[in-house]
Amino acid sequence: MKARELNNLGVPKGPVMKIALEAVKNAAKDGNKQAEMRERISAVVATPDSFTADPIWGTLASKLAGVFEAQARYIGREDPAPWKQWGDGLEAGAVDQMVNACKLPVTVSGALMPDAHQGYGLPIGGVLATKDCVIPYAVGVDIACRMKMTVLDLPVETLNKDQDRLRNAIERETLFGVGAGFRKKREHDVLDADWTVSPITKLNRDKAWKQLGTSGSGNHFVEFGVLTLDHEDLGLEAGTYLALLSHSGSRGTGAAVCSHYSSLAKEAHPELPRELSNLAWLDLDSEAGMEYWAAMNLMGEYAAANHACIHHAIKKNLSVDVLLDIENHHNFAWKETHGGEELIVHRKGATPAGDGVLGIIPGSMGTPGYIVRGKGVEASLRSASHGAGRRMSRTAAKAKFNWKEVKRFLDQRGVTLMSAGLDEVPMAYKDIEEVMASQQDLVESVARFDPKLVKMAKAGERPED
DNA sequence: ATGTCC
Repeated sequence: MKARELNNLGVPKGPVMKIALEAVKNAAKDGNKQAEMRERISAVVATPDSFTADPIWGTLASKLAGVFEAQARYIGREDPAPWKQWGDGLEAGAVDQMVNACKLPVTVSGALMPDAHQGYGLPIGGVLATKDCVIPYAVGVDIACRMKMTVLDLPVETLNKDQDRLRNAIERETLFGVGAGFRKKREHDVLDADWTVSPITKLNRDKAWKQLGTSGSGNHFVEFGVLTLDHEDLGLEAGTYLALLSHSGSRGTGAAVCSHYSSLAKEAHPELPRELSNLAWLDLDSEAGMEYWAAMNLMGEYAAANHACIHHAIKKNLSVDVLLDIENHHNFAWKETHGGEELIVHRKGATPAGDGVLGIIPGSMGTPGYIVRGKGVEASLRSASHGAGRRMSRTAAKAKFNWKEVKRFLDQRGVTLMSAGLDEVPMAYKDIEEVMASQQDLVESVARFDPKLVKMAKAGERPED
């Protein structure tokens, strides 16, 4: 019997499901037939209290009784927390998730960015301010997923005249794919940090080391392109520059941190109705909350180190100097003061846009991205989008597009694609210009970046070893 | 976005 079937019989998803599956296994061992089990589970769900002494169903019954009692005691808040959205025609699922997030008793306010789409718990592009607690799924699976751009002291013409040199640097200095790790590990000071702050980071330190400097999969990329400044800024004269841009996060270790603490958060909040369960939080003064906060911050340093390793290795490979470095997280939570109150601000796929704060908003492999300067708008909790946002699901994109038309699109724009999946093609993304236009009150554009040589994970790419 | 377990 599977979780889905148990759920249909009334067993709630979450920590109880594991216990239910265990009970089913024991019942089967004891010779119970499927039909008997189904009947018995329905009975346990209906009146758990009368089964707490049962040798097979007792543990499940007690746990269910506790969960149902907690759910019965739960009273939703009367007025949802205020929130505002940027951009029109946002995905209904994303808006629903934002509405739900503002029903949490711990939410103070929220904002939805113009690249929003549906995620686990909080939508991607969701910003949520809470009081004294952190929501693992409002930070996201890829904790501290971030952008880094390095402007290189290398002629823009290198992109055409010596493309193989650039291609070789990307090929040699980072790895793509789920589970990808270096045989010959990279070195970085982040390895000297305290990895014992959480059992998860302690357990995964070696994997994190192997994956240091790798890029992963999904929408992650490493690319060279042309940075164009219309005006003197960032310490650079107006003109065009060769720049390296990377997008990736905390790899397997960050995902493990998210998964572990999200489970603990769900256990701590069995009262939450189903549509809010992925938004379960940890109090910052609880042991789990303190551990998560420390682990999240370590993942912040680790993700920054990943980008640092990639950029350092590529720069060294090319033997060039760096003119400028810009970077920012977009999946993270910060302690910030808003309206005179210290809040925990979660930005899940949203760029920090405090007054004068620099950030990077990429478009797609074939469309421009922008270096932006935040305007510190409070209504957005000083945030902006983290990209163009998907126009359609990955499945839909794979069914709709083919490489021939993508190649034509990229050729027209002078983009060379080293590798990627069809689900990441530019046509699967919203128009970045429209997205930027809908958030011009949040950020000003400082410079434009046009990708020219792009590497992403191949479809279904697996690690070599 | 990640990588594993009934």
